Amino acid sequence: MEKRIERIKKQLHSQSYKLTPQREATVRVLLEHEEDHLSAEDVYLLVKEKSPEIGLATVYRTLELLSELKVVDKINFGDGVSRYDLRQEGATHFHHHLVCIECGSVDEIQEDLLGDVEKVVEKSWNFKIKDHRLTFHGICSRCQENKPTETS
Amino acid sequence: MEKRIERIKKQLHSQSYKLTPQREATVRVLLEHEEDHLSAEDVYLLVKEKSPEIGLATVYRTLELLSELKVVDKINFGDGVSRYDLRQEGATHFHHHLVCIECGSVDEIQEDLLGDVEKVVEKSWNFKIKDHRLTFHGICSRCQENKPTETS
DNA sequence: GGTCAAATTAAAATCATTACAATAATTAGA
DNA sequence: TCTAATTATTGTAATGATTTTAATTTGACC
Repeated sequence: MEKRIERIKKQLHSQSYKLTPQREATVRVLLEHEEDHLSAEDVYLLVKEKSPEIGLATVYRTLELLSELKVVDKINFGDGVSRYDLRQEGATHFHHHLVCIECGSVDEIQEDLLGDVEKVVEKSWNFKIKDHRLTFHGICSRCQENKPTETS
Repeated sequence: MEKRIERIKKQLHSQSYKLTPQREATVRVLLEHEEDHLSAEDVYLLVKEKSPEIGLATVYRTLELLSELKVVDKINFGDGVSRYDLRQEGATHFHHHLVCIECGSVDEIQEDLLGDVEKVVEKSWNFKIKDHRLTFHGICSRCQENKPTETS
């Protein structure tokens, strides 16, 4: 964990930003909740537990900054809020998501899956792909088990 | 066009909703701007030209309703607004988008592209896919032409 | 024509996010 | 070290999108 913070610090410095205490606290929360998909408000509340003096605006700005540096990805699942997701170190592409329409859970797919599709798109549409967002909506394995019969 | 309205009307009736004049005006605007990706506000302004007495809240409710009936798809490209996109009639899957990070244009891909990927996901993650969202961010062909040299 | 539920309206409320202005911390040079 | 200049932070106000409310209208059905 410290190693990753150290690397993020370097990344900030390389763009002449500083890892201030507030920013560090925010990054720590993200690292501790790597599995989740926190909204800005979620992050704010968690950071506040350790650093009660932080302001919501600072969290927003920090997340925005981390987003620009590609440390986190900003995603939107269609509920009204933006969520922030730590990027795997060294990941070249943004991972995908499985959103369950029953229970609302969000799982991640780290595998690429889109390599071939991207080649087709770049060639057929002459479109230079920089990033992508792929989300599947459906029923997760857990909900399928809980509801074997659909008859009302 | 009248045919499609007629079919949408039937679809509404089958769920015991009515195609009120306001709803019809809204659907007409969507049909006339099938290529675009209008926000609720955009739709509102366009409907207002023909039916000046309509309210913004009604447009929101109508779009929400059409979204539930799968007549339109609600999408979100990361700017602060939801956009509404008419579904191709008979389309089984949601089409994909190419968002240009230079000029902001949005092009559509009607081709499926994800058939194989979905099979893999359903099998490997035991996830029952109902819908998907796939958006590529990058440089569209038009912007690539306008900016052949990147050196500042 | 009367009744009832659904739909619409305008206005107000809500929610996420951003802008602002004042304050505090940090840095670079004298 | 001291001072000016820069950068970051804070709380709050403002903004903008969307939703709710409460009152009114519409339209199908008897």
